[in-house]
Amino acid sequence: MTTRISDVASRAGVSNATVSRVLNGNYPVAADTRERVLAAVRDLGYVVNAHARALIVTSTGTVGVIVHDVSDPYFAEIVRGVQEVADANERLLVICNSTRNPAREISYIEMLRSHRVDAVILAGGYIEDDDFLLALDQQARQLRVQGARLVLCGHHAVRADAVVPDNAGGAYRVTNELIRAGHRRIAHLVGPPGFSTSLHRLHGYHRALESSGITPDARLESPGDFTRDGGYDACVRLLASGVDFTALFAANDLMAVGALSALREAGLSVPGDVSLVGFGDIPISHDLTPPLTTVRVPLIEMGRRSMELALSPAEADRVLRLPTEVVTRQSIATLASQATA
Amino acid sequence: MTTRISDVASRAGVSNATVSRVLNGNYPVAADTRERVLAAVRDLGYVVNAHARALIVTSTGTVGVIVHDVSDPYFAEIVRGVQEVADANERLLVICNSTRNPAREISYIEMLRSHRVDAVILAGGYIEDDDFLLALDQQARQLRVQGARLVLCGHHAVRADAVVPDNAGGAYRVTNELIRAGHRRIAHLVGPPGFSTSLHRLHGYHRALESSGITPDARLESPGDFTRDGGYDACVRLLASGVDFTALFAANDLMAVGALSALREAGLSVPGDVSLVGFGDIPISHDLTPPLTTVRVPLIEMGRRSMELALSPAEADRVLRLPTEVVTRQSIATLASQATA
DNA sequence: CTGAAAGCGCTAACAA
DNA sequence: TTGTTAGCGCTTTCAG
Repeated sequence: MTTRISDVASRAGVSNATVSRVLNGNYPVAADTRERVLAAVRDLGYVVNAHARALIVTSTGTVGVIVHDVSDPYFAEIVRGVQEVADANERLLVICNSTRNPAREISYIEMLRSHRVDAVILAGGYIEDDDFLLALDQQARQLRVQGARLVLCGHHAVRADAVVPDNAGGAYRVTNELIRAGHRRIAHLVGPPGFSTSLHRLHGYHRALESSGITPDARLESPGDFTRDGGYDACVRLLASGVDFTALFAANDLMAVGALSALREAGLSVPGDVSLVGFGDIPISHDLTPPLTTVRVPLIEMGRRSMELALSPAEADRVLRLPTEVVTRQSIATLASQATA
Repeated sequence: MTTRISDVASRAGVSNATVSRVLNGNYPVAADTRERVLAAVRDLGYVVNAHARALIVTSTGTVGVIVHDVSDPYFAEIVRGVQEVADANERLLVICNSTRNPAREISYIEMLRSHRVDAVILAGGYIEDDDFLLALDQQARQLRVQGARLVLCGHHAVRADAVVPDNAGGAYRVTNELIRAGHRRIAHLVGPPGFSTSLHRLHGYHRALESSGITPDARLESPGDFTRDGGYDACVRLLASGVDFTALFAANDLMAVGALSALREAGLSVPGDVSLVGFGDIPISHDLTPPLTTVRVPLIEMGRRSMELALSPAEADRVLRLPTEVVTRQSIATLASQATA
């Protein structure tokens, strides 16, 4: 059915080996022979069977990246960085969506192992679950046995190369920003339970509160799921609970978007009545009204670095810690000005 | 280096064939034999070599989707729909970013052919370039020869299955919406030149204008590139040109976001001074201030349908035309109210 | 129910 | 410079 190398060979009047040599360009071939082969390839529209090739050659030139959700701008940006470097190095990228399902994450790694990818990049925070961590560790080991690299982009639950943003530090600083503006009743839209990202940001928030002598109040913490609608719901629940707060820190920008909408619907203005901050600095955050003060995570950079680690020869497990920084825009007001608002 | 089927076989004390049969579950195997094999597989962390398998089996279970840019919400949504159906059918999805580069689009198809994917989904409008169209047609033919399906998601430049949104109709209706609100000086942020999507939307805009007796004015048309910053720039240029307009139709939502920002910076309020509409209805459009009136394109649905076509047995080339509809939000004001604003 | 053996399409020695 | 040949790891007849 499909054109094989032998079809090309016979049309060009040469052996399979010669065709292979022309195509791979790693052996000398006479100029006119090369021309005939190339012509036959063109005429036939031949492309090698990557599978037959992969059976012999060590590298498949394919890298897999597993993200929670490509349509989440946070991951879309990371993927863009990964793609950039993959393209520059002529690697094929396989993108998998785990939808934050640990089991699916593991089975994707198996699938990718089965396809003999050169590396797997696992993006997103890890799940604090022993079974998952054990399974992940086993996969990591197997990947190593196969000679493939594993890069953790966003966490490092197991021994492997990793690129991690400073989640706790960013949360600490942005919360402090709110405190400096005079806020003491600062609510937090927490990320999905069990995720390292949620936990680290929550810790940073707690630490900032405590270092200013404010006791964290569980009633101010409303759990979301990192989606826009999850943020909306979490904010609605917070509002309905009746607790008082003058500022709100959403564990990611998408939830901040949802919160903004919920706040508005409740007749509260931002930052007139409530100050709002997010985390991530996804592209839309500065196009919101008001532009969102948030914590910049170097998403594209994280993607690039991850791919670079994935392509670099295996070394000892390296972890690259990337700094985060508060991006001040217009969604914070000082408590004094809010009070008069 | 890697664990092979023979390693499993010898550990379980059976032949390769038996291991294969257990793993594929398509032949009867004694219960206790199966158990021993499965145990060996677990102990060894074995996964089949997908390449060796692909050499024999006809289907690889892999589908490739080529988009212009995954980090563009328009494509991210399409991909989400594609993923959904792929997952439900246990297909591995390979996502490629063409960055709107025709040559890269072709070379991605070749790469995917080489990997013997079961289908290729090409998303996004096509480029009106004869060389490209010819090359694409050849690839389509080769794909067919290989027994793979080609699905065009968003255009149908060559003979193949296609899922196409009604771009011209949507542009026509949303422009009419503006006309109905009393606008006659309606500017248009055009998409990148040579793209069918840009052209079709431009045509719809022209048609609406003409059917109301308004002569299209080239000075009101500013070309962009479908990105947020491109929309910003195009709007800045329009403003700088000094032409008068009371409404602005951006060929996609991302450009509308950029335009909104440019308009604000110029001291113009939306819709107080200028009415603004977009195209696509990407998730953020209703979180903008004001919420954007736009044309809803059933993105996720398009993705789903494309994958369904990709998985369905080859039939005659089918084209699914999906309707688009105007989603009225708050970015349009009647000319009368704008005038008083 | 299980094993032996052929062969998928290609590349890489090894010869010539 | 080119051809011949032996596998790569797996599935699938064909025997038993």
